[in-house]
Amino acid sequence: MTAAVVRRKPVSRANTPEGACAPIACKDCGIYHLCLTVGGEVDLSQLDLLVKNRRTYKRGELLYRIGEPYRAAFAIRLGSVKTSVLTDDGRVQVTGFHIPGEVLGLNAIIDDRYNCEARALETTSVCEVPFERYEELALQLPGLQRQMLRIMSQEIVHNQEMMLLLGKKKAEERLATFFVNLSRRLERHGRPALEFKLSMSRSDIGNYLGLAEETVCRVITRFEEKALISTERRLVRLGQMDRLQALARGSAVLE
Amino acid sequence: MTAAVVRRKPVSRANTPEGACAPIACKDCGIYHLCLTVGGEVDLSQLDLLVKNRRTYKRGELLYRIGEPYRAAFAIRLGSVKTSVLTDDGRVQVTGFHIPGEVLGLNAIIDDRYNCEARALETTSVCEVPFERYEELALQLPGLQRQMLRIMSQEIVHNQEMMLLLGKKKAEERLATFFVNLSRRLERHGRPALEFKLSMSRSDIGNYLGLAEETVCRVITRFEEKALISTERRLVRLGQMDRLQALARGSAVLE
DNA sequence: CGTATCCTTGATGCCTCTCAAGACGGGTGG
DNA sequence: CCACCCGTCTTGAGAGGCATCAAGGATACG
Repeated sequence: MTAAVVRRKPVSRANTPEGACAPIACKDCGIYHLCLTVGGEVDLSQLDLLVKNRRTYKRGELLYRIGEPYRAAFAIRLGSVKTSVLTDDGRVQVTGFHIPGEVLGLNAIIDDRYNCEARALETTSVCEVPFERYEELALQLPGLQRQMLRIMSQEIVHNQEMMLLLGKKKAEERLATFFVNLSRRLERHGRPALEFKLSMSRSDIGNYLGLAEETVCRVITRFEEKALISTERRLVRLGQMDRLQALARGSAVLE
Repeated sequence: MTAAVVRRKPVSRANTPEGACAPIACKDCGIYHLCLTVGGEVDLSQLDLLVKNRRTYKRGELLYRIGEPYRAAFAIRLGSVKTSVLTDDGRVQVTGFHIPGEVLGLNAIIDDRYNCEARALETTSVCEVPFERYEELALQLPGLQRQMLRIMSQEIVHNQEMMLLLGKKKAEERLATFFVNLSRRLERHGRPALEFKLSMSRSDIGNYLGLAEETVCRVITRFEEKALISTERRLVRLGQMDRLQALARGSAVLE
C-alpha cells in the first residue's frame, strides 16, 4: 500500500475531480507533495522509509503532546485535527485546525520534541511519517528539504495572520476571516467550499479566535440575521462570500 | 572582512565575555550559526557568496516590504528592527522585535517574496545575506539547511507563544511576558539582562502586545508602584525577575 | 428514553479602548 | 547657549465591546 502510493507518478497540478481525490493521492495532500518533489530523482524505494504507518485516531485522542519526543509528522487523510499550546497555569490556545491533505508536526524534526499538542476532532485517519532517517534522506533528496521549508513557511504566514487577527480585529472580523479561510482551504483540497460541516465546537472556534464561546454564537446569529450565512448546528452554508470577505478584510461593517 | 568572518573557526558554545562578543562573531549571531554548521565540511570560499554586503539603515528605514521580491536575509549586527504585517484597511500588527545576533527574512527564501515588512527602530547595521544561489549551496552544505529549519522552527514557536499571549493573557501578563522574554534574549546574546534601553516606543510595544499605548503606560506605572521594575523613559531595570516570571506565567496576580 | 454535551440567548460587569490634555525630553535653528 | 518645537510619554474621564455568569433548549449517544 505504502509502496503503491509512493511510486505513484507525478501528475499535473490541474484540478482533480473530487471523486478522484483519494486522501493520500490528493493533489494537495501533504504526503503527495513530499513525494512529488522527489519523484524520479532517486531510488524511490527509499521513500518506503518515509511513509510507513497508517493509523486512525478516535475523537479526542492525542496524536502527540507538547514536549513529547518526536515520533513522526502526520499527513491527514480523513477527519480533522486541532493543535494547541498551553500556559503554565493550564489555559489553552488553539493554534490551528487541520483538514485532509494537510501536514502537521513537521517542525518537531529539528527540536526533537513537539512544541504543541494535536488532538483529533473526529475519527481521523493519518499517515504517520517517521523521519528518523530524515537527515540522511535529505542529503539524497533535495526536493524534500524544499518541501519542508515550504510547509514551515506556510505555517509562519498563517501564524502571522493569526497574530494580526488576535491583536487587531473585532469579533465579527474574526469570525468572517475564519469562515473565508476555511472555505478557501476546503476548495484547495477539492471539497465543497460554500457548504460544509464544521468538525469543531463553538468553544474550539472561540478559543482559536480569542473569543468566548458565547460571543461566537452571538456573531453567528448576527451573520444569519444579515443573511451572510446560514447554519444548522455544525452545518454551514456561506451565502454571500463577497460580503464575508469584505468583513474579513475590515473594509466593511455589519451595519 | 567577509572572508575573515566566514573562515573563522568554530568555537565552543560556552559563554563568551561580553567584550569579546563582536556583533558578527557573537556566539549566537545568526550568521555565525549559519557558518558554524558548515565550517570544515566544504570549500569555505563558497561562503563568500553568502555573506556579501554590510549596510546600515537609519531609524525608520525599511529593510523590506511585504510582497517585495526576495533580496536577502538579514543578520543584525547592531541596532534593532521591528517586523509587522498589515490588514487590507491599513491596520498594523507588529509581529516581532529583533536584536543583534538574530536573523530575519529567511522564510522569504521559499516564497520569493517577503511576507512581512521590516523597519529599523534605530540606526541599525546588518549583514545582508543574498541567497540567490541558495538552492545549489544547500546541496553542498547540508548543515545550512538544518540551520534554516532551526531558525524557522524557532520563529514558529515564538509565533505560537504570541498567539497564546494575544488570545488568552491579560494586559499585565502580556507586559510581564514581554520584559521576561526580552531579558532572556539579551542574556542569550551576552548583554545585560536586568537593565537595558528599549529601542521601541510604548506605542510599538502596545501594538506588538495587542494593547493601546496608554494601557502599556498604565501597566508599567503599576509595575513600578509594586517595585517590580523601575523605568526612566526607555531605560528599564527589572527589579524582581521571579515575580515578573510568575506574572508572565499567569501563576500570580499583581494584588 | 435518559443523560451528557453542545448550542443559544439574556443580564450584568469589567477590562481595555478611545478621546483629551498636559508633561517631559531631545533635537534643531537662531 | 538658549529657546522653541515636536514626538513621546503619562494620566484622567468616559464609553463600549466582550467576558462572565446563568439558564433553557436542542441534539446525539448509549
